[in-house]
Amino acid sequence: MSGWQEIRDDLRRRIAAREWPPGATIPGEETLAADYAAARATVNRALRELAVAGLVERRRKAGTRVTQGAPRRAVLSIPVLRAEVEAAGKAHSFHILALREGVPPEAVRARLGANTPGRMFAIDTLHRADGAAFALERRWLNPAAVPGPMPDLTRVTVNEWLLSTLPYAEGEIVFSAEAAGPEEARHLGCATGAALFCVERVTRTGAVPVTWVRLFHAPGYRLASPL
Amino acid sequence: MSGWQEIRDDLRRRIAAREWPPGATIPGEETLAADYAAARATVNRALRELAVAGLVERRRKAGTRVTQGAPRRAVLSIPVLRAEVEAAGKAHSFHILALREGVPPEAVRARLGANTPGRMFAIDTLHRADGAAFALERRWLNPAAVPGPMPDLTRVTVNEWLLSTLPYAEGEIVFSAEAAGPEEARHLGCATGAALFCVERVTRTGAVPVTWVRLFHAPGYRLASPL
DNA sequence: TGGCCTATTATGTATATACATAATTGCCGC
DNA sequence: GCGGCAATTATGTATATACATAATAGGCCA
Repeated sequence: MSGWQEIRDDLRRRIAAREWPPGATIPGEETLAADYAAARATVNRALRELAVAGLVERRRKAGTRVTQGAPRRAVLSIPVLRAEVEAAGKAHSFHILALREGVPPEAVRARLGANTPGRMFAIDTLHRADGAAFALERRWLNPAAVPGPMPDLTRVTVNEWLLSTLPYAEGEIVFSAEAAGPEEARHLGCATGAALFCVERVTRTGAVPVTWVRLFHAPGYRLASPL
Repeated sequence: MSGWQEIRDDLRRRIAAREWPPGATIPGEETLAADYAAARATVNRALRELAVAGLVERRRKAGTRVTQGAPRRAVLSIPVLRAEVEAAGKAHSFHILALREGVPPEAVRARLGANTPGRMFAIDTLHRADGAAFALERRWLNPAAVPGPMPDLTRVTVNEWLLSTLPYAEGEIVFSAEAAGPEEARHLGCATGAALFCVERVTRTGAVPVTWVRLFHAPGYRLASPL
């Protein structure tokens, strides 16, 4: 047993077997390396993976301990809309419903943080898959955060433009279920109050807010991920 | 510039700057290591991270190439219900609504795959946060997949029991928005048709299906994650 | 031309070593 | 006992080297 995957799996097994109960500190890398007759770097790799998976927590000097009420982590693929639609074998098209400048509502300002400018662009876009409404995108964009001129937004989605010009934005993503309002219902072709899967993203580059966007997916949408 | 994070960031920047357009093969590890005056292992680490983030795809001999329609990946924490409720400073309690043996519906059988047994346990549980309905859990469980006797289910949730006995099941997780049916509405104290955030999990150990579970969260629930 | 085999090559992993860094522990002076 | 400084220690990272593995590319032979 020497590969880091084997070591990782064995450590998983031993943790599961309560050899080290939740909260307990497991042996140090040197010790484990000796036990498994492997190099410390190999054990390190195994432990690092377990830490990423949320099974253990590691702190310098304090050592590695089994997580208590382990929140499991899953790596979710957040597809780019166009790619997602095309992956389903359908044709992606989109249509700008509205583009205006204005003052973002307080809820949006709060989510974007302190440096939110007074005026931003509001852009509403309807995305279609083979002509059928797929998702309604409602976005507020900070023009000061984007260098260069705005491209032809009838050809490139705002998201794709941002990804290509500011690819390292940090931020947060929030998933929720929302009842369709009159606008959502009209554009997505569903009843008012229908359950819509909603993805909200907030992005910043450093302290500069870039964009706040909410995607309402048409009823029936599912976001799946291996666990 | 020698740390793997700096190298990773610089590679990200160069990819974003279209130095290597999507689909293009980027230089090999040896070359990059020379460029950055770093060891190959360091560059390897940087590239590995970019691959995990979905920005590049790597194949032996073929090299590393920039992903085409890059679906972004985010690591989501899927909290254990009890931990999630307690993290919000509330008291978690739960109540078994029903526990019976029966034949799972075809939809569930299909999701669990070929080896689904004819009869499984159906367990419905209501989770509360400070007494308020928090989530309704509807589960089908394969008793043959779990070693040992069933514990006292009034003290331990099924999920926690499974996590402790079979902690390394594989599976899939699906997020969606669902309209509350009469049962969901009754237990969660919302109107029929209300938009509920729904998490469905299917787990297997190898080819043996373990459990199918669907969690309907009370209205207003949000699942957030750093991006 | 077409199919198979092999050489080449880029990534994947393992190892020993060294130094960096964070955090705890414990000592010291007060 | 308490505050703060310093020693200790476990993890984090970097490096050179070596070998493993997968997959392409090219050559050989029918």
